[in-house]
Amino acid sequence: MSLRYALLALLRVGPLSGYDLQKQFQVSVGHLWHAPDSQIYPELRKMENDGLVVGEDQTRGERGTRRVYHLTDEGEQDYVRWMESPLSYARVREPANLKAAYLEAASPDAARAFLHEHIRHWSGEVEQWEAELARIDARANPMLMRRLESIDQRDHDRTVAFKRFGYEGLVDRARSEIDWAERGLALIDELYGPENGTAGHA
Amino acid sequence: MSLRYALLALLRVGPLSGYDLQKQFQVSVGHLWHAPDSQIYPELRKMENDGLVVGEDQTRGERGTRRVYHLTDEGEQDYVRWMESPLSYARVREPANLKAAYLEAASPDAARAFLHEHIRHWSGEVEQWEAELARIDARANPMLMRRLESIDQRDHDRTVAFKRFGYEGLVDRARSEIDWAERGLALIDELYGPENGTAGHA
DNA sequence: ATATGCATGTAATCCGTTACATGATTTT
DNA sequence: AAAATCATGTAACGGATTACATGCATAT
Repeated sequence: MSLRYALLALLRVGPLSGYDLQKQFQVSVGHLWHAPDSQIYPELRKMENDGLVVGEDQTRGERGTRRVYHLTDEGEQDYVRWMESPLSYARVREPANLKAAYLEAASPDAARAFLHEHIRHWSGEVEQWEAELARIDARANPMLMRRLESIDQRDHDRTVAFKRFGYEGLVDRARSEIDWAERGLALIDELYGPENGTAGHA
Repeated sequence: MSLRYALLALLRVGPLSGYDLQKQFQVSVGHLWHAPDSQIYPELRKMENDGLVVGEDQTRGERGTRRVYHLTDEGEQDYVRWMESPLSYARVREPANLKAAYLEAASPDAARAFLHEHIRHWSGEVEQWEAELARIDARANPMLMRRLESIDQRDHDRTVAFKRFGYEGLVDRARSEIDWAERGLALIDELYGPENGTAGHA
């Protein structure tokens, strides 16, 4: 339901082909809202039907074609309307916490493996997002730079600051997941005694 | 995909009718994994087809019936298998962070309203979860008490500790969302100047 | 010539949401 | 007699996942 607004956020920077959009998506806004290309192409067609974008067919070489999408006024308005209106929050559905709440049903080894994997998973996410924060600070994000070129100098700070802010929230969340899992490992040691020597963990 | 394991977690305590299960679900494991009753009844039927539970039809009054579900050995095994095996993590899809990252497209008022609402939302969740933590500590959670009756005394501490642990993670996450949103409000004041007097916020 | 990357999708399935639908039983 | 709550679903739709499918263009 947010996919369309993630795509509009990119197209507000300038026209992009489906392919380029999809590629840029993966390395930018896809960090905030994941979508595979098999979902992006059909969504662009739907957005065209809804008048939010127009697709322009271009030739490529002899017989190749590609479709470049342009934001329409209606698309811009729809985007701003989304930005101005309240978010609807999804109900909680957290498999990791569900599992954690009944961890007495797992062996101590499996419980430890689960928490180590949780830490590994969220550490990987932190790495991704901090790399993105570094690119923002270094002005090394191509879509952000194109966006900055197209807007008033005085709005640069805000654009950069909010982008930072969005990613910082994800980093905070991931760190909180890691802290929690580490407390869980300590809890397991308390409840079952410390991990015994030979059997290494994942 | 976790719904079935949330239901199995409850049925491990003892047999329950679809209705009772659904009611217990909302006030216990539904805090970790939400599902409406319209999803629970069909899922129970599917689980019966898969041999994880058996349904026993009981009469109620003259013509009324209700269906009581019992966990099977296969159901117990399937549950433990899930608990022992690694979780598959969903890709990130965070509408609030997506919106935050492009907040320069909203008016300062809308941006503030968004963050106030974010705080309100997560504060409500914290309240729910802390109430549940209080019920766990006070041994006032009926499903938990029934579970404790059915297991060995020595496992009580673990069962209670892990349940606490699961909910603590949710509280941590919610607090991190609130902190983040508060930093966002400060950021908006910095970028646009402090909120001006008369116009109250949501 | 071959591999990499450009380019665009379809199909099947599953999970979840929302609204709708129905009727019995117990409590006031 | 009416209201609350017990009791169990169906139907339509939408979004996401996974696997599959196809072919052109360009650089090596």
